[in-house]
Amino acid sequence: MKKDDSTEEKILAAARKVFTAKGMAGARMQDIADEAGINKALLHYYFRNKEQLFENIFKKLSQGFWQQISQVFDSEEALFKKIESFCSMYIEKVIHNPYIPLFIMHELNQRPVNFVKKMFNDNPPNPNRLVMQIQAEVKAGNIRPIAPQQLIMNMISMCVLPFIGKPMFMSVMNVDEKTFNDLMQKRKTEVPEFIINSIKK
Amino acid sequence: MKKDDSTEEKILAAARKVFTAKGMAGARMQDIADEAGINKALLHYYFRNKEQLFENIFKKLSQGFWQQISQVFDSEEALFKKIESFCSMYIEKVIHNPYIPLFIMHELNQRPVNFVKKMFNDNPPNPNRLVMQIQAEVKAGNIRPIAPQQLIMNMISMCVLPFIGKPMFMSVMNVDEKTFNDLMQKRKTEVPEFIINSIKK
DNA sequence: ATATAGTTTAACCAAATGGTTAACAAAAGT
DNA sequence: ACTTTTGTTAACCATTTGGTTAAACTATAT
Repeated sequence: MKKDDSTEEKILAAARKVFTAKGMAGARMQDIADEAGINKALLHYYFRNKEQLFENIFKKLSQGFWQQISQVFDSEEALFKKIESFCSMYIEKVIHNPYIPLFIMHELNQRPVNFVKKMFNDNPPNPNRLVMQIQAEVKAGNIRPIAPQQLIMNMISMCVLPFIGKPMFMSVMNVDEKTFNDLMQKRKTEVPEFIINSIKK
Repeated sequence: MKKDDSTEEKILAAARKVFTAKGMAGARMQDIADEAGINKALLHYYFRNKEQLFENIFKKLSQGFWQQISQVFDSEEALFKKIESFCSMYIEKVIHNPYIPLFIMHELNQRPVNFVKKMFNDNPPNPNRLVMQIQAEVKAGNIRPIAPQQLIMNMISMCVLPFIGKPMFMSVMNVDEKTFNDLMQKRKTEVPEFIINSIKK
C-alpha cells in the first residue's frame, strides 16, 4: 500500500534533528521537509500540524531520557557502584546526543507547570530507590550527612552541564573539539570519583 | 529635547525580559513593544532591527555574566575561600536572574563558534588565577590531584544547572516553589562544602 | 510666536510561514 | 482491467511578523 514504508520515520528523524537543533520556535516546517527530502504538505499529511509533530518528538525524547535515568536510580546496585554506573552511562549517552538536554530544558521552560508535570508524573516514582539508599547510608554513618536531593542534583549537574555549556566552555578554556571530547571522556570516571570522595567518610 | 528620557531604557528592559524568557526566535517585536508600553515603530527608531536589539541585550548579559565570574576567579583569595565566595555569589545571582544562564547557553548553541569566541575572548585571561591556584595546591599536595578544568566545570555545573533544569527538578522531586527556593538557598553553602570535601586531603 | 529638530504613532507593506487544496501517481482490492 | 484507496506534489491561501512611511506631536531655539 505504501510507496515508501519509511516516510513517516524519515519525517520523525528529520523533525528530531531540526527541533533539537533550533527549538520549537526556531524550527521551520520547510527545514524539516527539506531535511527529510519530501514535500512540505506531506508533513501535514502524516502529522496534522507543527504542534503535534513537535509533541510527538518532545514526549518521546523527554520521557525516554528520564526513563533511562530512573532505571539506574531504581536498580539494585550499591550506592557507590550506582553513582559510577549513572555517571558513565549518562555522560556516554549525552556524548552521542549532545543537543537533547538543552533542547528539553529550553522547551520545558517555555511551558506551564502542569504540562511539565504531565510529562514526568507517570513513570518515575518518587521517593525512588536512590533517595532511600542515600538516606540509609547517611543514617548508618557510612557517608557524611547530605540531603539526597542535593546529592542527586550535584550528580546530574556535573554530568550534563558541560554539554549544555559546550560553546562557552570551549571558548573560555580555549580548547578545540578533540580536547573537549577528551575532557568529557575522562569525566565518566572523574565525576563519580569526585562525588564519592566528597561523601565517603 | 526628549519627551521621555527613559524610553530607550524602557525598551531595553522590555527586550531583556522578553528575549530571556522566549529566546531570540520565540520573541516577537510586538511583545517587546507591549511590554515597554510603546508603539512597535519606536523599537525600530531606537534600534534598527530585531537583530541589533537582540545583540545589544545579549552582549551585555553574556559579557556581564562572564565578567562577574572571572572577577572572582582572578581575585586574591585563597582557594577554599574562593570556592565558597564563588558559589554563594553565583547562586545568589542566579536566584535573582534565573532565566539568564539558559538563555545565554541556548543562544550560544544557535551561533557559529567564531561568534562565540568574539563574545568571550577579550576579557577573561586564560589560564587565569584560579587555574594556577588549583595547579599549585595539587603540586604542593594540599589537595588531591585533579585537572583544574574538571574542577571548575564541576563547580559551575553545580551552581547553575539546578536553575536551568528547575521545571524538571520541581516536577520529578515533587516540590513546590518555596521548597525549591529553600533548596537553592542551602546550596550556597552546600555546594562549596561538597567541593572542598572532595578535594581536601 | 514660529521654525526646527527630535519623538511617537497609526496605517501600511512585503516577506516569511503554517497550513490547505486539487490534481496526480502508485498500490491494493475486485 | 478498472476501481478504490493511499501517498505525494505543486500551487495556493491566510495569518503572522519584521519593518517602513507619513503624519502628528512635543520640546527647544531663535
